[in-house]
Amino acid sequence: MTKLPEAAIPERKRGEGVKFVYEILRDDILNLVLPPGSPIDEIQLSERLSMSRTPIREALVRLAGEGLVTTLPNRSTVVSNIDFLNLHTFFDALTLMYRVTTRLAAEYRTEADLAQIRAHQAAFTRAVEAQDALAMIATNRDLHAAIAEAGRNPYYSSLFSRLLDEGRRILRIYYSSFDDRLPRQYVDEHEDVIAAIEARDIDTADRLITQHADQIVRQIQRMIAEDRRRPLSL
Amino acid sequence: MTKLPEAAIPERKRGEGVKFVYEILRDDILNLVLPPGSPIDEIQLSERLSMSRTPIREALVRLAGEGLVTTLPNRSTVVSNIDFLNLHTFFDALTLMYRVTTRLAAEYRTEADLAQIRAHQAAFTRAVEAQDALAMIATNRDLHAAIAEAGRNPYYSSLFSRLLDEGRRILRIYYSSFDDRLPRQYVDEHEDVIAAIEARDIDTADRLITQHADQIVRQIQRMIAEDRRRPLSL
DNA sequence: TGTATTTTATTTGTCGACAAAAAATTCAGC
DNA sequence: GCTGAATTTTTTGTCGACAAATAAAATACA
Repeated sequence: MTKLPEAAIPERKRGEGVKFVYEILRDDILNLVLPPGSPIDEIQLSERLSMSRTPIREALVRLAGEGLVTTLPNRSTVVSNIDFLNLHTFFDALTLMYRVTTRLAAEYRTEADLAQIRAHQAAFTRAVEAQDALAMIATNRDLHAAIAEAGRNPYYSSLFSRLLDEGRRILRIYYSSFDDRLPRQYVDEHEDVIAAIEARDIDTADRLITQHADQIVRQIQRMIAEDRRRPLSL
Repeated sequence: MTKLPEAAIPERKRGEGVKFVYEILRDDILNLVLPPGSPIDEIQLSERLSMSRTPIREALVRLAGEGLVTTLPNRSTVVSNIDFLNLHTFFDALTLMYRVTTRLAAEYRTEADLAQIRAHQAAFTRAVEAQDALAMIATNRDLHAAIAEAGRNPYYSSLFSRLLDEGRRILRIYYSSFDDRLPRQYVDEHEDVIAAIEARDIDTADRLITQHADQIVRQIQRMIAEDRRRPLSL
């Protein structure tokens, strides 16, 4: 919040103001630079980014539509809370979308899709080797988003992206407790899934991604269970 | 577009401006009063609703987030096209969401949920008896949205609502070709599904709603096939 | 007459300002 | 010293205006 030294005010063209502030806020929210519950002050933002409140408000409307911020009428907008009490709905939807998008990817993937997917998997592998937890979270998200894109169903892709973003926030809370074993296992699991997608083997891809999804859900649940402070609804 | 006689300018409180214009535009889009491709003129709207462009733009950003309008940079916003070339992705997602939400409803429904669902089913029945195709489309949507609410998974509900809205636009195109047989059949199918939800019989509810969804998909496909002008991507 | 180029007009994206609400503060009364 | 009402301050929602960008019209030229 109080990082004035970043006086990097890149010359923005007309029409990119909303996108600019949208991406900054989105990144800050997903990386928990703005933790859940943080109030977002329009005036403060407009001063920091040296732009008027209008584009900032439009970016906030967009973020509200994606569920990342919550607008209280006539009161401040805040970063949306993570609903720990209803995490099972999140896990349920996440697992289903993992499966559906991967099945479709195995059915419809092109060579170009595979190249994209492999590039993201390579980035994920590098992040694991560098033990960079933040990069792991981000590249893992990008990999699965790329697989979803190969499935070519925008309805699924958009919901899945939203779920992956929410997962990014949740993982980010516990990223300190990553041990070294799990990420390397994920690399291998990814490789197997990608191989099945390449072979257009829908059922195998489904079976593997289901295991992968269950694995991730269990990991998050374990992280929450082991967490001393156990946030209730934050 | 050119309906000036509606000079009903209801006294709006501060903070309801965006909601007001959002709901008007949404209704007009879903009822095809604003057909796909229609340009949305901010100034014209601001004069018609006698408000400034700011709340109108925020409503447009919200609609763009839901995919109902498309904003061309530095050019006019238009009502989103219906992608007839990729309808299968729509049918796929629609069928899956029908199933998932109905299964969850059978699992988690409360008595209050059932009352809500029954009320919507009654409204749908009335619309069928009155042979009011527009009301059928709207009440059918509300019924399934209510079932989804009973499933208590906001991720599914929001995607399903979006799909039901898109279906409303598609059905609205062909509503003239409704024959009398299908709607009455839908009433009975709804009754059976509701009974299964009440009995908490997940598998039966799933089986019935799958049939119901397939039925609807086939009806839309038949309507499109029989349509002489066969819109390509409109 | 048809095409390319300049000029005009329309429309969007952004700005600064103002008034209504809410929150924070001050003050009065006990 | 504490509670509650009145006042001030802050923040939001909306407005009208202006400049960049685009579309439309007018003009020049072949």
